[in-house]
Amino acid sequence: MPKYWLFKSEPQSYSIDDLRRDRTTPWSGVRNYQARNFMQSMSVGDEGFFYHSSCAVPGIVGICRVVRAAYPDATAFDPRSEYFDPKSSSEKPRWFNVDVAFVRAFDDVLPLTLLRELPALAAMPLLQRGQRLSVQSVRASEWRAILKLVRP
DNA sequence: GCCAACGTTGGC
DNA sequence: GCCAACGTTGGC
Repeated sequence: MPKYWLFKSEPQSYSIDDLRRDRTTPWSGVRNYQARNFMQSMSVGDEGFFYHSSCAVPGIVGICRVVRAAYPDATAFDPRSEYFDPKSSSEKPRWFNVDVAFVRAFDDVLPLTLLRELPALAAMPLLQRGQRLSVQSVRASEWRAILKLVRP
């Protein structure tokens, strides 16, 4: 059974169009233990929503797929990276990332305001007050409910 | 730009 | 191990 996820990104930093261009990308730079743990529990073939945050219309903009299971996040080892973490070493890595591939971009963003209106999504962490986790899990029922909103 | 909510840090 | 201070997130 594939699992479902949600990946947040600020489009000014990395957007769904960037992923379409790159085809795949390491989901690196995550420095939160819960988000890391989610990535470590992902399997190749899992799918995720791509969410744009901190922008004019925050919302779900497309779908990506996990194409490589979690492995040590190289940006943590690089002193020149903004994600450098001196406490992470290649001998004992602290941070991990998966690789994701572009699947599709929706014609229109599914705005957060719309998602809030759907009772089927009421339990989503994304919609909870103060929630800021950048990688979240999505229930199969929520996945289906959201896909119903998308033009085929 | 504001600010509530949250996670992390570090002194004790 | 507690908890205040701090920095960050992210919608509005």
